[in-house]
Amino acid sequence: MAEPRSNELMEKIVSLCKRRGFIYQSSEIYGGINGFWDYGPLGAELKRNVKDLWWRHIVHHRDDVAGLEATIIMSPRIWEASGHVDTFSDPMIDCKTCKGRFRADQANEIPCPQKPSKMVSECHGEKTEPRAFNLMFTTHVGPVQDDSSVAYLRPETAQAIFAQFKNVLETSRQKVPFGIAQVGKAFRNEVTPRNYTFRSREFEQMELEYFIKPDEVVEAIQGRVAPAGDGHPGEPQSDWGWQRWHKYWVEERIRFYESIGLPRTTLEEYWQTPEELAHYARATVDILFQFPFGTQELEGIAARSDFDLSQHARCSGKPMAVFDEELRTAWKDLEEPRRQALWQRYHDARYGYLTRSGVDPEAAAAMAKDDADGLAKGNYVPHVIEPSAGVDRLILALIANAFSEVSETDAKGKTETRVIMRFHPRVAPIKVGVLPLLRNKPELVQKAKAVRDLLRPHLTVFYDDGGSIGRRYARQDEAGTPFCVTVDFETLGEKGPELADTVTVRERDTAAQTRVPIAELAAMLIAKTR
RNA sequence: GCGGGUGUAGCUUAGUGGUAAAGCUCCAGCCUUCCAAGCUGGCUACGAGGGUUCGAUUCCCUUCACCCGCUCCA
Repeated sequence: MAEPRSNELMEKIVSLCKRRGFIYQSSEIYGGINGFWDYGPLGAELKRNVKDLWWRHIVHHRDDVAGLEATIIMSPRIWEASGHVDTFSDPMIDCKTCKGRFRADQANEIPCPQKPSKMVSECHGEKTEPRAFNLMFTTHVGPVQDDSSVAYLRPETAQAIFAQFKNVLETSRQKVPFGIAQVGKAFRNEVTPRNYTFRSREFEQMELEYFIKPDEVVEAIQGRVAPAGDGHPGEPQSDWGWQRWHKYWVEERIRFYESIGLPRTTLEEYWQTPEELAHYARATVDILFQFPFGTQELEGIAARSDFDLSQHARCSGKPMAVFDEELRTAWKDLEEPRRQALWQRYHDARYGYLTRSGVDPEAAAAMAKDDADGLAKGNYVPHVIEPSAGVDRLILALIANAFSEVSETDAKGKTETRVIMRFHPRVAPIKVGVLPLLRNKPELVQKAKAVRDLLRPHLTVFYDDGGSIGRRYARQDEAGTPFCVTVDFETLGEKGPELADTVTVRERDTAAQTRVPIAELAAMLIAKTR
């Protein structure tokens, strides 16, 4: 009966989320639906804040990133090009004897768990037929539901960015290096949704595709490529190669998480080993958070080379190369040996990609030569760094991190445990609770409502006059509201003119109270919650 | 999809083959009430479907959801 501690903590979090209106089970009145969750009033505010902060941080506060909002359903050919139609459909077999589940294509390589001397394919366990398992949700476009009308709900937002790369490039007046950002829903028909909202079938992503020059191009223009270096590399420089850009985005993303209240000590950086990397990835760093159920991924930052743009160029027949005047000029001035060396490196990379993609070697050699010859004309296919974050996972991380319990024993010796959600003020669903000390005194109520109206244009406020003042503070603590403003009799001038039109500002984390003139309230609270 | 566990108000729990109990929360009211005070009143539940039975929340079957393992990577 005794559950692990982490499980108890998760149960408390789940219970609080429902009780206070952060997260509900989807379709609950019909018994729920596995892998789908709804955000209640507080959860919706929290999520908006997080997405807004990400957008401001990634798009508005920079000159080099443009936004995009693409459709969820796109041409199914996008998912053929991206590889999702093939790689998202692993045939699986189950063994009824040992209860194991295996990928059918690996049955010859995986030892049987019960009889390791034999492979799964040759052991005596009773196995099911291989079942195709595509993680993409399918639907049909148009009234006819046949093979020709099949479409998919996007399993990631990234592909739309690649598909619209040329349009954004032409209309945003950006030049490489630059990024395209998108926030939106994605859908995966997961085998096993698990860990509350952590692995959901419908979820939201915040993705940036940051396009950079291939190292050969950087070297041709700058004469060198800066090494990856340690720590945050600072302001972007034109001699950065992919490794430094990758490092830069890892550090930027960690800074972002710290800025919204996830302490560095709760985060881990995991550099995938060469064996773990996808074949097109040069490096991938996972940013992990210590969830109560284990340390799990919040975001992956992948250096994906020019794989995605190349795939779409190949599958759509539309060129994805960009023109760069600087490259054309610089190429002319290169010493011949270096020009030859860069040509060769670029050629070999292209040839490698093409042959891995199934292009026959002869054709690949010709195409790679064309591509490398393009350098002299200033043409190249950009590489990309992809910081890809899960919104819902981040919400869960923020909730888990904010959750804290405080036990207090009152004068009568009664001990009770209260929950305080210690959200960073920037993400807190409600910034300020406005409370009249007493509900049954019209003067207090009227004054408190005036304060509410004063703050409302600037901050998310919540007016509450129900129950005792202590109860209302406690309610706001559970909602994670960082500040409460209380209007009392001093505010009305009953204790002398010097306290008239001042209110009590009470801090969530310390319960400390400060007397503040109403005239200074908005500026002070805006400063503290920004 | 396979195996194990769980399912009673918003939350946490009690209970029975014969009309379901409590605490907290929530709502309304009283009270110059600053950290879930007190008093009065109120709403709300046996996850869903089927079967056995005179009668099922309780017994049986199915299903759904959640938790723990096998898979996954936002």
